[in-house]
Amino acid sequence: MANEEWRAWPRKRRKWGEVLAKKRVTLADVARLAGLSTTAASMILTGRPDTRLSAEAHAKVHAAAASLGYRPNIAARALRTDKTRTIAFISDYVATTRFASGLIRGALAGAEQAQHVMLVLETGGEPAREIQAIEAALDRQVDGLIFAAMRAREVFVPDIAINVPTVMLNGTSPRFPVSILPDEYRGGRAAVELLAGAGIREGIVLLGYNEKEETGLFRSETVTNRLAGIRDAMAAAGTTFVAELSCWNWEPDHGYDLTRTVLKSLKPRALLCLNDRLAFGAYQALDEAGLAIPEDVALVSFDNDEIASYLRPGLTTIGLPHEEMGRMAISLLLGTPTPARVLVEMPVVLRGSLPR
Amino acid sequence: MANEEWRAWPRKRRKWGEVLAKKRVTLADVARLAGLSTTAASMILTGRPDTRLSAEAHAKVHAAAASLGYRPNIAARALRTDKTRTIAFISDYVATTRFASGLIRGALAGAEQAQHVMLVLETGGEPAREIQAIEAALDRQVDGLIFAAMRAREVFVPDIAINVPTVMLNGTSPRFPVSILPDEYRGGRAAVELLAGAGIREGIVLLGYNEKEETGLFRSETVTNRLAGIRDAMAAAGTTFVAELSCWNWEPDHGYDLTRTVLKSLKPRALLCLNDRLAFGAYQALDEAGLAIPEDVALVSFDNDEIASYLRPGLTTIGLPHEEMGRMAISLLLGTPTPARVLVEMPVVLRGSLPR
DNA sequence: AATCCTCGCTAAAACCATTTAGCTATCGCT
DNA sequence: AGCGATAGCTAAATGGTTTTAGCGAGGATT
Repeated sequence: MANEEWRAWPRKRRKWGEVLAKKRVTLADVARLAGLSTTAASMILTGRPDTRLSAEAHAKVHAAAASLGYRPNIAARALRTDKTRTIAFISDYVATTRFASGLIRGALAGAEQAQHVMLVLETGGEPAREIQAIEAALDRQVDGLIFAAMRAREVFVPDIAINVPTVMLNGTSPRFPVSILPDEYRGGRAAVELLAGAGIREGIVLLGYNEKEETGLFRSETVTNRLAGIRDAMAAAGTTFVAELSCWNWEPDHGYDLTRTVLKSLKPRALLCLNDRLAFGAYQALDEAGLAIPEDVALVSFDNDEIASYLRPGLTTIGLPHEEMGRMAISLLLGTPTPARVLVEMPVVLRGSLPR
Repeated sequence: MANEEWRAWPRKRRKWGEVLAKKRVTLADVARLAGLSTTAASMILTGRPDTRLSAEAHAKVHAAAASLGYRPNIAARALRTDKTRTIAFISDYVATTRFASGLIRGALAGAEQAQHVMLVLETGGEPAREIQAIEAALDRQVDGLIFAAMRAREVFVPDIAINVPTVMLNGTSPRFPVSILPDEYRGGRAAVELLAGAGIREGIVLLGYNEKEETGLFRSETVTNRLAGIRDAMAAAGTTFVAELSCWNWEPDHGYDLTRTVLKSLKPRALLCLNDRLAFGAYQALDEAGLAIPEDVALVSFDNDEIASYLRPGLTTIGLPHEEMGRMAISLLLGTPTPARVLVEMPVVLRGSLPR
């Protein structure tokens, strides 16, 4: 008795008095009401060109569909067409949301605009879960796959047959040529140019990275590019950093510690922080030291994290264009596949931490 | 060449010499290889009890399925069974992510555990998009619907026939009895009890609400409950607020302004902030005034926002149990529907803003 | 008058899995 | 030998849509 679950779906209409669960209206219902075949109804509703059905037939079918509130059953349609108007967004972490959310949001918006729907799957970066996620998506006949990484890096994609268009979002994979990344190099340049534009060319401290210490450490490709942009722009401005401090983890605590260290030995004119959280820590240390932002010390940073707008004065930062990237992932998936690496410009967000 | 993976799924077998893009393996293939009928294969693979197929048949089918890497086509299965192992998460904003992310994350985790998959849809709270989202989900035969609101409140659910189990997450609707909310009343009590436990019973300022000003203003039900808990606990502790300040929007700027206003006229012993962002602004104002946290002024707040852990000292706060709520939404959907309102306990997160 | 074309439409197959109904061979029993 | 029961399996229907192949009627062409 317990395996009632095994029974077929109640085939017959429920008893009176129970909640009325009306049956789905099908194409056959529409056709019947219109007095035509399902073939005709299908062709008309899918807007097939070059069919020879009369204008009258069109009118009848549309009227019937509207009056019954017909909606095609996508699963059934998928069976024939292999198209589900569904795409899968597989990411390592939705968790670390500060990063993820923009990507998802952009992709969601793009999907909605293209009349698609998005399956979201999280893998925690664990290969076993990655495999399950891919299979779950493929089982559902998705029209495309987006592999999103929360920190831009090379992503390991398990070696499963994937037969649908695939885009790497905020990451790369040797297996899939299409990837979307922030234009870190130009972003890096922009940060330095911002300082130069404010007349600051001396006394700049780099917070978050130190060539000597970091050699050999793994850093994502994007950080490498960001630094390349920074260094090239510094060279172009004819200046160098007065100090470079690195830390393992770019969290506020470290920004605080590093800044205190800096202040012991010198009096910087500006801090170039590799992310907003480091900058946040720096704010606290500068406050404690009685230094005014931006009069005594200016700050420029990266990410355009939420906290950047909470700080006072607001933090000038080179934003990660996550939303735009997410949107682009969809349009690349759905549009003509251009096997190329797309670099999305990082917006410059001006706030009070830089003198004008 | 390189983008062979990109090609559309070929309808017909490709010409000789082209890369062999194997067709999906179907149940019929498995049955054929096992030398049995599809009926037998289906019964065996779905683990149907009480069938009389031989152990040998079981072995053969499983072997065949494994060797072909068979995966059932869920769309086809859904056609018969009406079950897709997919549930839809429809929210007003994923955007304001600080709120949303926990809910999604929890739901995602719950779904994965239950071997389901989640469709995420965003409506921006716009009725037209809500209707589209619901229809898109229903078209795909989802097994359940979750309506999530980013700020707990009554949610307007458009009047469309919905024939699948539905749960309101962080919101309520007269139409759907099952809803999951934070236990704001107990959370409110907890905040006051925290202060009392630290020996603070006088000089407490309430930041974010003022009965006089706020009368008539719309505030969500949960805030009402939170305040009821706060006031009951204050009464139980035999004390009252020394001041109550309200603001329209609970953003850092307002916390800053309100706190400065307070400091002009009195010297509070503690600030009870209605959310972490207000508290964040308060920190800045207290810093400026040279007051030490928690020695001069203690703080307790709500939400356990990300910034709460960045502040120094860390902010003691009553957290929103979003992740747990999301997880619960799934288990309510998939388990026996208990038409009841579920209140999830708000965790007390102790940090340095309260003296010990 | 026979043939061909076009128009307007439909029957039926196909997609893939599940489920119902039922078939055949064997065994046990009288 | 005859009957019924059972074990072990399968044919066919089903779900909802798209798509292929083609039908019948009427008009034009030869």
